[in-house]
Parts: sequence; C-alpha cells; structure tokens
Amino acid sequence: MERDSSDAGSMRAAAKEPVERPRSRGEAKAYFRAKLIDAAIEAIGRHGFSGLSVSRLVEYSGLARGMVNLHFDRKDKLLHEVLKHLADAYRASWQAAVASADGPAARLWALIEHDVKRKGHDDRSLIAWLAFRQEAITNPTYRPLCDTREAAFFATVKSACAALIKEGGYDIKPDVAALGITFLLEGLWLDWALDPERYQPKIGRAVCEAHLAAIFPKHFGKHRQK
Amino acid sequence: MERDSSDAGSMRAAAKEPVERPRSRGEAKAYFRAKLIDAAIEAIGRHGFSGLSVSRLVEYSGLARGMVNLHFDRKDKLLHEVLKHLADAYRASWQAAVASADGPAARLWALIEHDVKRKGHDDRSLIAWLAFRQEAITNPTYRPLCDTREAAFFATVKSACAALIKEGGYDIKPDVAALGITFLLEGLWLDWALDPERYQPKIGRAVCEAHLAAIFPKHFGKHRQK
DNA sequence: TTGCGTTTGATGAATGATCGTTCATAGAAT
DNA sequence: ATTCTATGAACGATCATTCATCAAACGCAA
Repeated sequence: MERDSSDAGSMRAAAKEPVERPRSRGEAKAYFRAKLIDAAIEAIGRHGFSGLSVSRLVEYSGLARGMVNLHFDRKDKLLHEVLKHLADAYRASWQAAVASADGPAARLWALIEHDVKRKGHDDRSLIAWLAFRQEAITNPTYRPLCDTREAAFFATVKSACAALIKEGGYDIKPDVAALGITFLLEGLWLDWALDPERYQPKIGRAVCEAHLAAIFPKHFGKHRQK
Repeated sequence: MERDSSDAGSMRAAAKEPVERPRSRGEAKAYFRAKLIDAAIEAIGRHGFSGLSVSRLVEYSGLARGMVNLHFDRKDKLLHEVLKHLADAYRASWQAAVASADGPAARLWALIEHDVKRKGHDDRSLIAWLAFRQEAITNPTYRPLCDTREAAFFATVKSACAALIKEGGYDIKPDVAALGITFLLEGLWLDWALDPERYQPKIGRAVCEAHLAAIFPKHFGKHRQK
C-alpha cells in the first residue's frame, strides 16, 4: 500500500533550516504555519494526497505532533489553507507574467509560455496542485479553489481571445477558443507530471504554438506581421 | 477528513444483485473477483482514491471482509487489477468506435466523438480512471497502465494525423498535432469530472471541432469538401 | 442416483499498525 | 508572576491483514 520514499525525510527538514525560528510570539505563529504548509506540499508532492498523514507532516516539518491541531485545528483545515496558498501563488505567478506583456496576443503568449516553462512553480507545488484538483472531484469543498475554469484565469484568456477575434475577424467564439487553450494547458501539465523526464518545454511550446497559429493565424501564424 | 456519502451503501449492494452467485467453484471465483472490482470502482468514484478502504469494499460488494485477501492477496494487487480492467475497457471502447470509421479524418473524429460523448463509459469508471492516473504521478507502478500518451491510443491519433498531413500538405508535424489533440481531450475529461453538471457535450464537441478545423482546414473546415 | 469423507472456499472476529486528535505538562515570552 | 505556546505520550477509531471455524462443492464407492 505504501510508496517507496527511500530517504529519511528528517534529513530534508534538517537541511532546510536557514531561517531561524522567530522569538517573538506574533512572528512565530506565521513562521510555524508556513512551515507546516510547506511540509504538506512536500508530503503531497512526494506521496500523493492519500500519503499525507500527520506523522508525515511531523517528519517533513520537524515540528511537534500537536502543531497541526494547535495552528489549524484540524488536518482538514490545514489542507484547505494549503490549497489556498497554492492557488494564490499560482495566480500571482501568471498575473505577473501577463502584466509585463502588451496587447492581447502578447498577453496570451505570456500566459502560455508561463505554463510551458512552469515559471515560479517548483515541482512539488505543481504536483500538489494537481492532487488537490483531482481530490476536488470527489470532495466538492475543494472545487471553488481549483476549478479548471478558475474565474480569473479563464476570464483573462477569454478576454484576450475576444480581442484577437475582433482584430482578426476570426470565425470562432471567444468561449470556445478560450476553452481550447485551457484544455491544452491542462493536458500539458498532466503530461509533465506523469513523466517529468520525458516532458520537454520545447515540445509543449510547439504544441501550443501550433494551436494558436491555427486558430489565430494572423497573430500567431508562421509569417505573421510585426 | 471524511466525505459526505449520504446513502447507506449497503442499499446499493443489495440493489444490484440480479445475477445469482454461481454454484460451481470455477465460476464463483470469476464472479467474486468481478464483484470486488466493481465495488472498488464504485468506491473510488464516490470517495476518491484515498477513500477506498477494505471496509468500503465490504460495504459496496456485500461480500465478506476476507474476500479481498482471498482473491487478490493484497489490496494493492486488487487495485492493479482494477486499473487493468479500466484500461482494457477503455481501449476496447475507443477501438470499437474507430473500427466503424473509414479514412483518417473519420477515424480521428470517431475517436474524439467517443470521448466527447463518453460512450461506453459510466461516470464512476471515468472518475476512477482519473484517480488512478493522478495516483500514477506519485506511485510509478501505475504509470505503464494509464499513461496520457498510452501507446495504442496515441499511435492511432498520430497515424491519423500523419495521413491527414500528407493528404492536405499541412505544415505541422504528426507528433505535435497528435499531442495537441491528446491534450485537448485530457482537458475535456477533467472539465467534465470537476463539474458534470456544467459540462455539455455540445461545447466539448465545439472545442474539438474548432481545433481540428484550425489545424486540418481542408478536412474539418466549415466548408470542407464532401 | 445416493451417501460420505475430503478438499476447498467463505466467513468475520481478532490483531497489530497507523490514523487524527486530545490534553496534562513544561517552558518561554510577556 | 502570569499568560500563552509548544510538546509528545496516550486515546479511540479505523486501517489492512490473518486465521481458526464453518459450510458447501467435489470425488468416489456403493
């Protein structure tokens, strides 16, 4: 029933202790909460959602057993905080990527390039994020936080598509175009997660490029203007 | 930590007992194995991978507690059999869909239509399949059986793409085209799983249609010949 | 066929491990 | 001196698995 794991785990906890524990009470609270959230991401990333136990949290965080309940009341609530943390981090990451791009075509490409390269994402976080999204299927309380068509993200893609369609006079509905791009990225993530060794950003990028060039030829075609 | 579930479960087990238990020994074995596999799919589909316990198997199958170990030795081995069952069923299903189509374009569309409509798949099986594929990320023993680029499926898509590219003289590599389609279907599945109420085959089909029309315009374009 | 000893399958109470959670205690910050 | 945080042993629940016990299917003789 159990996965491999090979290394002790406590090693890791000991290894990443560059920041000393704060002395004052207010700061310590945030410090410990962050530490537990990190440990949870690490544990889920390594052993999957079902592999996350309090014992594992203790192992990876190096903290005492009671800390989970002291700072989060229930393990369940910690998990929701973890998901919120992941969602926030992802949103901040892609929004930063989009912010530094001008025009709908550039914004759209920045979004895709961001996902293809997985900028601002460490591997564990990504796998944990996927695990939560899977869990959301049978546990609806996670759904709002990790929907495939997460409001802000999808709205950004859709508005960029709408602008391009208007500019280029393409015969496609913004909804359909945006969903296509979203689904494509979805598959990209999963393909990477299932076999990170095999996955190559170059190929992922080529797939997205081909898709965009096909539906928005004037903006992304091989011999596009500008 | 625990999900809802509302209904008793034992109800279900009692409900679907149209086939009487075989009396002869040889047949009984297959009968019980199938029953446990069904119960496992049901349990995973309802409560996720982490929600599958032997107790739950007993609840959904109506069989005795020892049956899992009697027929599959370990729960772990049962799970691998379940995955094999799901993989076989899916392969048989899409291959049947492809078999009744002539030419690469028709074959490709049959494949997509099959996934869009989710023919031959009950919902529980699909969710269970997704759960296994997620689990494969952290438990590599599941990987060969549920790879996104599962050999036979991907090869079929790729060869169809290659034929279309040759026919139409499209400027895209078969690999890239096939991956794009695969990723698209991936996203489709997840979108459905996360919110079956919201998902509409019509929209899923439209997204795929738009993609195909964009990359293979001569075969799938709005005003295509034939 | 019928009856009977043997073999095999099915059962579920019992087991030890691990789960998430509690709480009395110790210690540090205020 | 007081207040609050951190600790980890202990708890009951549940986990997967075992195995003694029972029952039914089987092979064979009559």
